[in-house]
Amino acid sequence: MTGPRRAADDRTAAPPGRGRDGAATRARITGAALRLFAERGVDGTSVRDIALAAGVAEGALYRHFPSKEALARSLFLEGYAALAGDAAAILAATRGFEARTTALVGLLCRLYDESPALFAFVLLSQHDHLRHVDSDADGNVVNVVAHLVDDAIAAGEIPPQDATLAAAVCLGAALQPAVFHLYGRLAGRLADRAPAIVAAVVAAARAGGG
Amino acid sequence: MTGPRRAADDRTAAPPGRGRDGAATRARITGAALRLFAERGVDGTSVRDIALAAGVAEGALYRHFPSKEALARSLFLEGYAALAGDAAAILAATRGFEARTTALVGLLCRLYDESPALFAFVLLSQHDHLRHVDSDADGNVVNVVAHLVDDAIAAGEIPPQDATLAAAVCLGAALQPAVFHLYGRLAGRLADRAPAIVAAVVAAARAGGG
DNA sequence: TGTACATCAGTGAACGCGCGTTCACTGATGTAC
DNA sequence: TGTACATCAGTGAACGCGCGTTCACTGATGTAC
Repeated sequence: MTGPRRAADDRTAAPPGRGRDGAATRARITGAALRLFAERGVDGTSVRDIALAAGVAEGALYRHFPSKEALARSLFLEGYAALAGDAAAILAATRGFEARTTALVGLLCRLYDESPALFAFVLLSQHDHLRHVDSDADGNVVNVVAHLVDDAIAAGEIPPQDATLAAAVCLGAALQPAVFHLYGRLAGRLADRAPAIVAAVVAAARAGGG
Repeated sequence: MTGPRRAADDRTAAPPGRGRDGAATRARITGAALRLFAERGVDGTSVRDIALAAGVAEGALYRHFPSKEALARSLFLEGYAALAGDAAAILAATRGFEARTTALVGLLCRLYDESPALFAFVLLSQHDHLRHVDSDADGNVVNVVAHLVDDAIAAGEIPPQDATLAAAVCLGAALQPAVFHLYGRLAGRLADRAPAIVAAVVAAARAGGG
């Protein structure tokens, strides 16, 4: 989860000894690509579109990424790994189902408010890229939520129930408001909705399937 | 919502007076397309792929649909309109938040169990096609759920709360188990999970954001 | 400091592949008589 | 029933467009001395 971020930071932090520093161009490319990918999807966005929006020539993209797909995967992992890493860190640092849920939902809302485009892109392209994410580790967001529910059941904070189903319900309840916001059905900062979302998620888990 | 279904049925029910009956070929094309679209997405599926999987020549597709995109839109509307129409019918025929939620979640699970491929395709491609659906009418699933929550608040069955946010939470809680099933995280018939999902949705709505 | 050189980010025309679509054709089926 | 014809579902080679990618080149910047 630190891999992609470190690679990106290397480019930013360590300008090469020769030639021009490409960090600014790289940032223009990733910024334009992220916005276009979120709006139209990866397949609906051409390299020409990205270059035009970033104000660079088409070839410039290939100085920073081996291919368009690699650019998309890099953007996805940047967003997904940030979310998964922070979520796993919350589980490690926090105890108690309600406190953990509050922290996790708060994280989700904050990431969304910070960059709706990145959130939208990760949300919409997860189906394409998720096969490249280790599906067993805590680097997978679903496993973090399943872990959260498992612990809560073991601690007797919520009734015994199918942990995977409960994880699905909780994750869906937490994510769908972001989707509604993307579609303009909800306005304002999502973080302001966090307490209401937390209450709903906690109540759903406490219902325990019966 | 009856439009696309009627059009499809016309082809099936009324063989033309001349030439061969194309209903079987049309069914092979839509069946193959649906499976491939659900697996790889519309952009990830070529007309050659569809023709090969359906066992027909590429040109045959254009006897039944004006373009690949029209085929995709037709499949989407077939699934989406069926869901939206049935959901609106449930609201019209049922009273009470819990009874309605039970019927709606049951419908969702049944449609999923009947054709996971159609469900997956509609779920994954809603972002592309939803702009072609009337966003104000009951033909939109989101509006049906918002309607459900509005009525429940007005009847005092659930606490006063932001109806749109509650609709998002309920919809997410009901849909995400299907996503988990598509990814192999949940097994067996989704309909068997319906009671647990209903309990979670009702509890979330009763929490009422506080 | 000034000059020659090396590096490499960025350019943009060009390439070739795969795609959606077309169209002249085939042949199976129904109609007319 | 048998024959000539009309219709049209289905064929598959061909077309041309747009795409991702390449590559010879430019010129800005840093290094060597």
